[in-house]
Amino acid sequence: MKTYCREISSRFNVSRAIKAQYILSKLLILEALRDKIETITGLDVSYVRLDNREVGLGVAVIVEYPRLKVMKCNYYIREVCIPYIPGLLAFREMEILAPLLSNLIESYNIDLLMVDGHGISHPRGFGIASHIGLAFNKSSIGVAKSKLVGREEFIGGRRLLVHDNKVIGAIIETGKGRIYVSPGYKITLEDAIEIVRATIKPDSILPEPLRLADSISRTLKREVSIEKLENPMVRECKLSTLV
DNA sequence: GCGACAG
DNA sequence: ATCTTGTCGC
Repeated sequence: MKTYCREISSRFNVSRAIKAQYILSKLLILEALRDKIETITGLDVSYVRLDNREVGLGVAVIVEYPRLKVMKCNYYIREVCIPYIPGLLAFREMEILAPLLSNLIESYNIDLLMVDGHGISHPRGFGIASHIGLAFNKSSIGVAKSKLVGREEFIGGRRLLVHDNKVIGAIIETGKGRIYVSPGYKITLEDAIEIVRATIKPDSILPEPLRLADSISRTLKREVSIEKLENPMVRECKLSTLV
């Protein structure tokens, strides 16, 4: 399958993708969580070059909440066809994350998704966390390591991200640095902040579900081969000394 | 025209 | 995100 990307990349249209985000953002629901959260699923994608192809390695880690114990870990390897364009990250990473999540939802109860990237703190209010949450009808939180849009304001002793006269996210600072938290779908900023805070271990900068997904995806890059690339399928992480 | 710009 | 040398700090 050397020509896998030819049709996909030629069909991708930037202006149409942007229009889609405007339309889809109107479908977002940002309400308080209805049920108690028992698991959080962290999603992250890392990349590696192989055979002159750009390969994405996505990891989904289901973590018990609030115990933060790993319940399940799956990964998926696939060539990525869409380039990274600021504001359109979701179209690139969904090539990897959609198959991964579809498979996981079949056998596990997914209460909440934690995604590496922004939720509504996005130029069109529709970052990757919102995109995935809406697509799979799951509550989701966006956690980014750097800012995409908005200005920082100090309100009530908290660092908030404001854009178009609206609070779109918050900045959480730890001893090691800062992260940008924003609601993705079916959650409020307040709940998102509370959950992210509750999942950051003392010396970490990232909440556990994402720290694990990030670490595991980096480690698993060593396992990427032509064999696995030519046979895309959801695989189980062998979490021995992986974390 | 210039700066900003998730991963 | 990844590439990539030296350098700073614990």
